[in-house]
Amino acid sequence: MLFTGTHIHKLDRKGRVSVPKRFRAALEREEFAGIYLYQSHKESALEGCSESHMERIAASLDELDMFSDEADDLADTILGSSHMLPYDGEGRIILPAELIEYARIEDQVAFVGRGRTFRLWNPDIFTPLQNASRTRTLNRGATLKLKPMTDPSNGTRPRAPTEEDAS
Amino acid sequence: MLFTGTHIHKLDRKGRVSVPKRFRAALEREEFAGIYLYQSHKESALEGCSESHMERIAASLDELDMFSDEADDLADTILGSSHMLPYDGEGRIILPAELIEYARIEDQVAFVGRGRTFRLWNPDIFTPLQNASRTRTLNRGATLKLKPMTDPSNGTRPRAPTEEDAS
DNA sequence: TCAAATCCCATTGACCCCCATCATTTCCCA
DNA sequence: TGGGAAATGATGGGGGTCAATGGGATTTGA
Repeated sequence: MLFTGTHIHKLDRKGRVSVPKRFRAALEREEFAGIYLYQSHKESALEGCSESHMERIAASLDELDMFSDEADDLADTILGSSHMLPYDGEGRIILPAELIEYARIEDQVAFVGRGRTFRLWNPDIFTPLQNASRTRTLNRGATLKLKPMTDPSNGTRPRAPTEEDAS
Repeated sequence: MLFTGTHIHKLDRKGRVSVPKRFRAALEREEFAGIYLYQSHKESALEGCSESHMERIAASLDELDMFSDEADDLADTILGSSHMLPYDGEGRIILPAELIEYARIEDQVAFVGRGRTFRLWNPDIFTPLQNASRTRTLNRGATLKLKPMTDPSNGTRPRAPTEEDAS
C-alpha cells in the first residue's frame, strides 16, 4: 500500500490531528498502531513513515561502519529525533510541540503522500511550493520511466500527477 | 524493537533516573530487567544497550585476533567499563557516579535512541551536537541507501503473507 | 554501625480512553 | 435520477489512568 494524495486536517486545541483514513489503511498490517515522524533535513516539513520503514532505516545504518561519522550523524538526525506516535481510539496522533514548531504548523496540517513515506506541512507553506514544483515538472517535460509491471492491479494508464483528491 | 527518539528525564538527588517507558518496552523480552551502560569512546556520552546486545559485542570481540591491541582496547573500554544496571520497582536505574562524571551529566539526562542501541547525554551538550549533525547531513546531501525490502510485512515477527492484498 | 541500595507509597500532570456531535459520503429506494 | 436515510470519518471535550518523580522506611553489605 502506498501513501497518496494530499489531505488537510485540523489540529485541535489539544494538539491532536486525525491521520487520514487512507494513510491508516496503508498501515493496517503494521505491528505498531501509529506513525513515526521526524524533521525533514531540507524542508520546513515533517517526514512520516511506518514502523517497518523505520526498521529498514535502522538495518541500513547497521550496515554502515559502526563507528563512521556519517552513520553517527544519520542516527542522531533520524533515529534520535524521531517521534513514535500512537493513534488514539479515533485514529488521531498528538503532534509534539517541538515538531509543530519546526514545521511552523498552525491550525491545519497537510498530509502529503510520497509513496512509501509521507510528509506533514503547514498547508500555507506547502501549496505554493507544490504549484512551483508542478510548473517545473511541466516545463521540464519530465517523464517518469516506469518499472515493468509486476502486478496487474497497477495503473495501466500512465498519467501525470493527478489533481489531489482532498479528503 | 527499536530505540528511537530523545527522552529527557530528571536525575534525582539519589542518583536515580527513570528509563523511558518506550525503551523499557523495547527490552521487555530480555531476560535481565535492566540496561547496560558504558562510556562512549568518541563522545562525552554513555552507550546503552540490552543484555543480548552486550553478548553480541562480546561475540564480535571473540572474532578479533585474541591478542591484538584492538581487541584489548575494546575489551577494556567496553566490557571492562560496562555497568549492569537493574531497574527499581518504578523502572528507574541508579547512575553510577563514575558515569555521571564522565558524561558531565547534571540534573537532566537525555536518552537518545539509535536503533539497536541508545545513548545518554547531558541535554545541554547533546542538543547543539544534534543540530550540527543535521547541518552536516544536509550539506553532505547524505541519503541513506535503504536495504532492499525482504518482506512487505516486515517487522520483527514473521507473519504469514496473506493474499487478500486488495483494498 | 553506618552508608548505600532497595522497597514502598504519595503526588501530579500528561496522555489515552470514551462518548457526543458534526460533516460527508454512500447506499437504497421511490 | 433525485432525495433521504444510514454509515463512516473527522472533530471536540471530560475524566480516569499511568508514567515520571519525590521522599520516607527498611534492608543489605562493608
